[in-house]
Amino acid sequence: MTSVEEPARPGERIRDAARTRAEILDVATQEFARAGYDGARVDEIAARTRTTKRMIYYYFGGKEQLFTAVLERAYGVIREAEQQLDVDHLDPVAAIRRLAELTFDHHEQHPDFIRLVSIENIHEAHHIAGSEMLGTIGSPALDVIRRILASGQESGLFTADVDAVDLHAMISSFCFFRVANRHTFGALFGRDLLDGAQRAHYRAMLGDMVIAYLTAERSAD
Amino acid sequence: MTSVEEPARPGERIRDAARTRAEILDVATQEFARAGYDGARVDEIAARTRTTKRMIYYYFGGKEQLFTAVLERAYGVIREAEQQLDVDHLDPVAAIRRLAELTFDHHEQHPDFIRLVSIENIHEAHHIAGSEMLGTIGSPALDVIRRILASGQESGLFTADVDAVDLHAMISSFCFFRVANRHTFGALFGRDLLDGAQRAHYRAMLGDMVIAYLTAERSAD
DNA sequence: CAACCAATGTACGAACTAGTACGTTAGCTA
DNA sequence: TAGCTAACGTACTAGTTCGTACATTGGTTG
Repeated sequence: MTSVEEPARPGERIRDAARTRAEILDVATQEFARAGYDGARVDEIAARTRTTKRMIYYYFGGKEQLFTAVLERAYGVIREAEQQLDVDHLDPVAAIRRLAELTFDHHEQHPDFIRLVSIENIHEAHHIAGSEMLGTIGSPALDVIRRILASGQESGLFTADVDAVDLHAMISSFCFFRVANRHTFGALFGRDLLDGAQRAHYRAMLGDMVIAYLTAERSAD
Repeated sequence: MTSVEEPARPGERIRDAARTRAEILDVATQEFARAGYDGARVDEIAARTRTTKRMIYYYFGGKEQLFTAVLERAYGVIREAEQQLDVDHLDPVAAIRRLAELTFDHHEQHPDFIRLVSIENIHEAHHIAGSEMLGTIGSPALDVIRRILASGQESGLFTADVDAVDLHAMISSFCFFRVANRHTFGALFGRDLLDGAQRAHYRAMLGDMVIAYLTAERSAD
């Protein structure tokens, strides 16, 4: 999520709209993820860029629109990552497990994104609802799941009555919870869900869970 | 979570420390859950009680301690509900399913609690860490899971290599995600996870998932 | 019933914070 | 190279927000 970090070579061009804008977005992402929407300080964001608060209003209009822009970029990153998914050469069971693992990895690698999603939910997805881009972004992962699911159900391997959206929710639940609730869970149960030594364990647990659910023997219904 | 609502019978005693304190807690719970820690307004909380802001500082000391008190009470409610759990008369499979369903119901019935947990995680469980009560609250549900798990594993019904804390995380993940991420999920995928018509479907899905995971046939390892 | 203190209310202040009015400059273009 | 505009900086303000100093009263107890 860090897209800008040129060491400010002196003497070089001082004006660079694209870079200024991107730098504001980078810092704003950190600040909003750190403190929530209301906890984030516009002055603090400005102070941590090479430009001034004036530029935030110049480029984004206000705090609210800045947060929306942060969300849009964060979801854009996810979308790009999902477009890299390539599991079509695997059999359905292996493909689902691989997809689950990649989802697991991606959540772990983007805690700031998880925090932004939590924050946006506190605000009842108000900013997403007001964003043209986010309303119609779609989800490449969903298409992948749809294909695997169709293939697995057709062959009789998958017995579960789920569609792609539900399965996506199931996989995301586990990955999201592990990152989002790390702190309260750790404080209450004395177990760090992000402990590196347990990583493989939880990763396998997720895969086992999803496969077991999809392939379980079911009584006629 | 509404523990106070006497219709303020005029002429009756005006001073009631316990009621004033409880009323502040009720309103504060709503306000913090509504807007997050920084979004919540002390003046707003005061305005919605029958007392004044002065009393918030008199009883709780400050906004930070008020939020901690709100969390302590919210977790206390959960703890009490968990103590009502009674599934010991069921066989392990039925017991786990029942436990999952009760967890599902409880999450659905307490969205404010879910929001508070999300908010507390944004603040990295800072308030829980600073609370004597919350550090040592324990979890009755965990004991129940431990018993069921031991019984199921002993009889060979359960093949999965999990302990109670992990299983609790698995069950909670699904329940928590459904409530916490309702808004972004709905906005992005056009599906309301709390839609009443889908409730039974998701409730069964959770039970199926957990049972399938616990009882799946496993290759030797 | 006097005295005392817990409980409550009023009014205010100091600090913060989003946002803006106004002025300046870099660098492109005619 | 003159001029124009996008890009940028400074300084300020209006409104908010947590917190408190000070005054008051109800009820309980010796």
